[in-house]
Amino acid sequence: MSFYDKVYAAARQIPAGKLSTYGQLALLCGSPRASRIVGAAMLHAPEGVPCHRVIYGDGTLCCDQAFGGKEIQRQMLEAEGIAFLPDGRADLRAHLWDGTGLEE
DNA sequence: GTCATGACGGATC
DNA sequence: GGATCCGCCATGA
Repeated sequence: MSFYDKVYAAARQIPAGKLSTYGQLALLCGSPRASRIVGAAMLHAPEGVPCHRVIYGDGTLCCDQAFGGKEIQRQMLEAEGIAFLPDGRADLRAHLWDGTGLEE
C-alpha cells in the first residue's frame, strides 16, 4: 500500500456530483502538503478512479492535456451534475466534497 | 542515501 | 486581481 494507493482509494470515495481537490485528497491520505503527490498519482490513476472529479483547490481544472482537453473534463463534470461558473471554473464551493459521507 | 521532478497550494510582488 | 516564486512530500534514478 503506497501513498499512491491511498490517493486512489480516497478518490474513489468521491461521490458523483461532488468535487475534491488535490489538497483534500492529500489531507485524507495523511499529508495535507502532499497535494503534488496526489496529482502525480492521478497521472497513474487506474480505471475506477474518478480523477476528473479532482481539481485545483481554486476550482480550476488542470492542464489542457489532462483528459484530451479541459473541455472534456468539464463535460464529464457537468454530466455528474457539477455547475460551472462563468469564469470557467467549477462551482467548487458548492460541490466541494467534505471527505466524509461514505466512510465514517 | 542523495538529487531531481511533479495534475499543487499558499504567500508575495 | 493576476502572475510569479518558494515550499512541501513522495517517488524514481
